[in-house]
Formats: sequence, C-alpha cells, structure tokens
Amino acid sequence: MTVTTVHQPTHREALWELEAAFDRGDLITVFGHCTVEYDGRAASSLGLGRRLLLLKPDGTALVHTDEQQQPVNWQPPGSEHHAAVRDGRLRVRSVRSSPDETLDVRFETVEQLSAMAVSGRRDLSVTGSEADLRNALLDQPDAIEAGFEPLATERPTDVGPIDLFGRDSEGRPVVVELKRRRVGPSAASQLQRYVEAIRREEGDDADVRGLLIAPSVTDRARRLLAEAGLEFAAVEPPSSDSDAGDADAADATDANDDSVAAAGDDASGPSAAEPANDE
Amino acid sequence: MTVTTVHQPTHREALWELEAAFDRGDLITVFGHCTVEYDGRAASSLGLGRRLLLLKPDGTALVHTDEQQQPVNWQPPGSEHHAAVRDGRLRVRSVRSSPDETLDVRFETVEQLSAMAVSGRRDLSVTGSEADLRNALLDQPDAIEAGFEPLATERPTDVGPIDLFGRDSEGRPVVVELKRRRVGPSAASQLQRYVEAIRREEGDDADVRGLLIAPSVTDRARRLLAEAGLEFAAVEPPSSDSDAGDADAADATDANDDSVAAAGDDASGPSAAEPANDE
DNA sequence: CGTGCCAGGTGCCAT
DNA sequence: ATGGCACTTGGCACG
Repeated sequence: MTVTTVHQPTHREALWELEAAFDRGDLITVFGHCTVEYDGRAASSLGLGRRLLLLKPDGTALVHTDEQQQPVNWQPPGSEHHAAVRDGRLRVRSVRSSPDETLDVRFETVEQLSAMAVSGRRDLSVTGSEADLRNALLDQPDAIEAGFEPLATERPTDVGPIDLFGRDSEGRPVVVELKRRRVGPSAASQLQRYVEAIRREEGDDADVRGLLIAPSVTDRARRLLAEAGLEFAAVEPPSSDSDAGDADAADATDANDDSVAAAGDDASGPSAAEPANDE
Repeated sequence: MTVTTVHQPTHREALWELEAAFDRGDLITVFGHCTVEYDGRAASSLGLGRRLLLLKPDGTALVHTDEQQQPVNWQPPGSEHHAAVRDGRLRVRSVRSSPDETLDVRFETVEQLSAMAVSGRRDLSVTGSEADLRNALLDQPDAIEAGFEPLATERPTDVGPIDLFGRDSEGRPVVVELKRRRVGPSAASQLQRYVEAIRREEGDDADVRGLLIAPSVTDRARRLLAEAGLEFAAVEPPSSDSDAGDADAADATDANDDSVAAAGDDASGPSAAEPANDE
C-alpha cells in the first residue's frame, strides 16, 4: 500500500502515524481544525480554522487554506518537523536555524491524516526562460542589431553581472540587459548601473552603449532610458510559436470533450454531466 | 462528514468525486501516478511520477513533489478546473486566460482522492514587515536622525513612490528608502533614481539627500551609495525583541517535550519514541 | 555560506 | 486592466 490514511484519529493515533510516516520519508497531509503561529524573520498568528498542512520529507511545511496559490504559513526545506501532544492538542512544530524560525500548527481535531510515498522526476526543464532568450540571440546576433558581435555572457562588473556584452559594427562596447517580459523602471536602472560600471572600466569618456531587450517597456522606463541615453529593442519572448525554433509540438490532441467535470473561479455548477467513457 | 476520501478509485469514480467536490467548493487533493504538461507564459513537461495535486475552489492548482517549497507546476487563482477521462487516463486540466495558460495533469492511476471543506480566517496579519518599520520610524523620527521631520509616505515621483520623504534639521529634503533586510546594489539604484527625480522636481541644483535604511548593506551597495553621495543608516528589523515594543509574548510555553516524533532535513530516525500522553 | 539575480515569480494596492 | 513594488519572497549559480 502506498498511501496510509486515518480519519478522525485520536491525537495519540495521529502522532503514531506521523512518526511512522517521518521514518518512511513520506509526504504527509494533515487536515483539521488548527491554529498557526509563526516566529522568525517576521511573526504571525492565525486563529482557529480548518486548514491543510503539508509536510515534506525534505523539511518543508506548508499551511494551505481554500484560497490563494501561496500558503498562508510555511517553513522552508531543511527544517525539522516535530510532533507532540500537548494540552490535549496535536502540535506539529517545524523549526530551522539561520535564521531561527519556528512554525507551530496546533490541531484541536484532526479530520484526516495521510502519508504517501512520492517518487518520480521533480526536476523540470522550462522553456521560455531568459537563458533561452539569450541562447537564441547568441545564435542570431543580427536579431539584436546588424553587425553585433557577442563577447561574453554574465560578464562580471563591480555592480553585478552583465547579461550579454559585445561590440557593435563600429567597435563600440554594448551592454545588453535581457528580460523575458515587459519591464519597468528597475530594469532601466539596472542597465544604467552596468553601463556606468563599464564606462568606469574603460575610462570615463568611453563611448559605451546600453541596450535593453525585452518584449515591451512601460512609459516611465522608456523615459528613464531616454534620459540616460540608453536604447531599447523589442524582442518577443521565445515561447510557443515565434520563428524557426528548435523542436516542440507538445499538445495537439485537443478535440471533443465529453464526460467532463468543471469548476473554478465562479461557482457555475456543471449540473448534469455525462458519465465517463472510462476505457 | 467534512472529508470524503476514496482509495484507488476507478477513473470513473474519481471523476464523479471530483464533480461533487467542485460543486461543494471543497479543497481537493489527488495523489497518483501522473504526467504534467504546462503551456503558457513558458512551457514545461514532466514525465511519469507519483505526485500530489491540490485543487482549490478559487481556481488554484498546485502540483507538489516530495521536495521543495514551491510546487513543480501550478495554475494561479481564477483558473478553471476541468476533469475528464481520456485514453484511459484521468485528466485534470486547469485553464486561465490573459494570459492564456493551460496545465494538464494526466493520471495513470489515482491512489487517493480527498475532498474537504476548508474554513476559518485566511487573512493573516504579519508583524515585522516594511510597513511596520515605517510606522515605527514615523512614531520615532529621531531614530532616523535627530531633527528629521517626516512629510509623506509613498510620495509619488516620476519614477515610482518614495517610501518616506521628509526634511532634515536644516530644511533639506531627504529621500528615505526602507528595507526590512540586508540590501544589495538594486536598492542603492532605487534610491538614486528617487533622489534624482526629486532633484529634477526641486531644480537641478537643489540639495537633496538620499538615505537608505536597512539592517545592513553589502560592500558593493555601500560603494554604489558612496559614489552617488547617498547615505546609509543601520536599523534593526522591528521583529521579536528589540527595544520597548508594543506588546507580544507569543510563545513562552516551551518546556519539556516528551512523546515526540521528529523528522526533517536529515533522515535521522527517531527510533523508539515514548507513547503520547494524550490529555 | 554570502552576493546577486531570475522567476511561468505571487500578492497588494494604486491609477 | 496596468503599473510599481514588497515578499518570512524562493531558487540557482558562482566566488
């Protein structure tokens, strides 16, 4: 059996199951009526409510409510989970050091406790990142500008690494900052920082260009760039269809959808759905 | 009953339970052998493995493995969950628009499906935020500098809002940027941006001071500040014990801990633990 | 371990 | 909706 579940256990039973699951290195879910206290880099307190606690064998703890993508409270990987029964409540405490942080979840009642053995790849390769954009531009430097010659990526400076550094057709140094999405003032400042660092390196009167490459730019950022004598070039993100990319045709099988259950944003009941054609 | 659980259901049974849980507005967990495909702002693909899918009634979807705090794949709130049986697999698809994004989780087998009614407060008040720091400094402007007079918070400029704006004892304008933790070059750039915007407003030759307030600063950032003629003042974060704070003594009851189960980072088995003194 | 930065960042609040 | 930014940001890669 790869999943063990207990319903409405006594705290003693829950504790016993937690111990066993810790030993097995299982992923654990605990659902019940609880309070949550956090103290560490900040501090917070959450009154009684029904919530889901997720405990991972790597030390991660997550407290989820019925809303939001982010947990209402958490503890990062590397923490140590402890469980005990105190004052008639099941207390799950997750602690880490440097920085010192403690998360306490105190269950008045546990509705369900499950432990499951998780496996399979967890390293995900995402396409469409800034690194992908950089590689695409390295393959096609002319997409940046005719005659652009790349010299280095992640070129170090006094104030941080430059995404892409090169020379234009006239031999002038060009600092390129890449962003995978629409940028605001901070990206303009970042580019300006790098350009000034290069200017200091090359001699204060050096003719150094700064080029921001992104899908688009806000008005304020555009103004900042103009005032600082920096340039902007629009480049679409490399995701999905663009030009002659490498290879992908991830999903094509998207035809008829019978036997469907739907839910989400608005609670428009799907009412009567057809039975499943369960192969 | 507030939790409904099915173990190793057929896909048809799982689909039926999903429909019902969608209708009830439950929080749903699905554990099983699955693949995950995402396409939207970026794209990713994840091979077969045993993972936990969390579906929230607000449209959030989370795929968790046994590691990391962040889900390996997800869909933000406002998405629409759909379930169907296709090609002998249970497919849970979560879709949203603007931007168009799709998450597909295809289960070969479902080990467990649970649905639970979540409730209780989810609005958490955190102490120790930058806003807290700002309020503390507004109460004690002399903690910034003797004679400092606050004039505005979130004061708008051409390039973004200034955390705290005021005048020093000599009447000079002071731009204050607050950070709740150690800062790097970007914070220095941010402050410089604001100071230059105020200088433009007040007349290019105006004597405007820039002051970065944070627990500490990196060497590079310190150098950047110095070069730009900006100042730094160390202020400890307002969390936990500091000076004469308002009022808190959240956890004091931390004495003996018998009947304890422990797990986390390293898999040092707790071996024989005492039974629980369960009330 | 600290430094710096990307992220499918997310979330909050303003216009 | 877009814009600007904080966040217990998290996560990674590099010195």
